[in-house]
Amino acid sequence: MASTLRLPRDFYRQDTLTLARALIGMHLVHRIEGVRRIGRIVETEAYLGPEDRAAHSSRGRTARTEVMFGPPGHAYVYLIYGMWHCLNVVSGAEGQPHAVLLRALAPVSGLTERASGPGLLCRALGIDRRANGIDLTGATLWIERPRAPPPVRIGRSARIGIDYAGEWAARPWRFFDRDSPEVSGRRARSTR
DNA sequence: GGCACGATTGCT
DNA sequence: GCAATCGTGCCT
Repeated sequence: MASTLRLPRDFYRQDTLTLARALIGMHLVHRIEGVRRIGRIVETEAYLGPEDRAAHSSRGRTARTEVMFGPPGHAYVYLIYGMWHCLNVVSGAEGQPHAVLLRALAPVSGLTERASGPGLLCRALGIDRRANGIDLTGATLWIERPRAPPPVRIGRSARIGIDYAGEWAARPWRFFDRDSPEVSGRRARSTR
């Protein structure tokens, strides 16, 4: 039953901005030793490398970004500031290094810590670099559509923490649930 | 081999 | 405003 809800590979082949928006409201699930930790995705950001200067893949293929260049529907996890992990969903066709950063979750079940912000999200779900490259259509880490998804009011804004990216920094490629208190930052929840 | 810095967070 | 903390990418 639950498996029928799991997002299939084709879902991740969608246009990346469409995907980033569509992921709002979906459930992220991490199974650790048989126990599921589940959160509702309330904030995402799209990274459209290699053109997008804010994307890690804008500097070309490297050991770290290798996963981004692979097929969609895999996890790209990296360490930031020496202490936090960030989880991305690889999107775009193979060879097109796009990804969607998952920035915040509202608790659904099995969570004992806040998951508001990309670093906290990974800590709350128990995700670290060992999850890099995991196939999201597998049985360890995946995203599923809730059985009765409530309507969602989607907001958009510029992405956070990428002021160095020049003109790309202004692109409204951050998506969030306007009614969720779990959305990270004190940033204005611009409508649209 | 060395070094500057980051898709963050929380405390001062 | 800034420290914490370390892998990565780029330079010497």
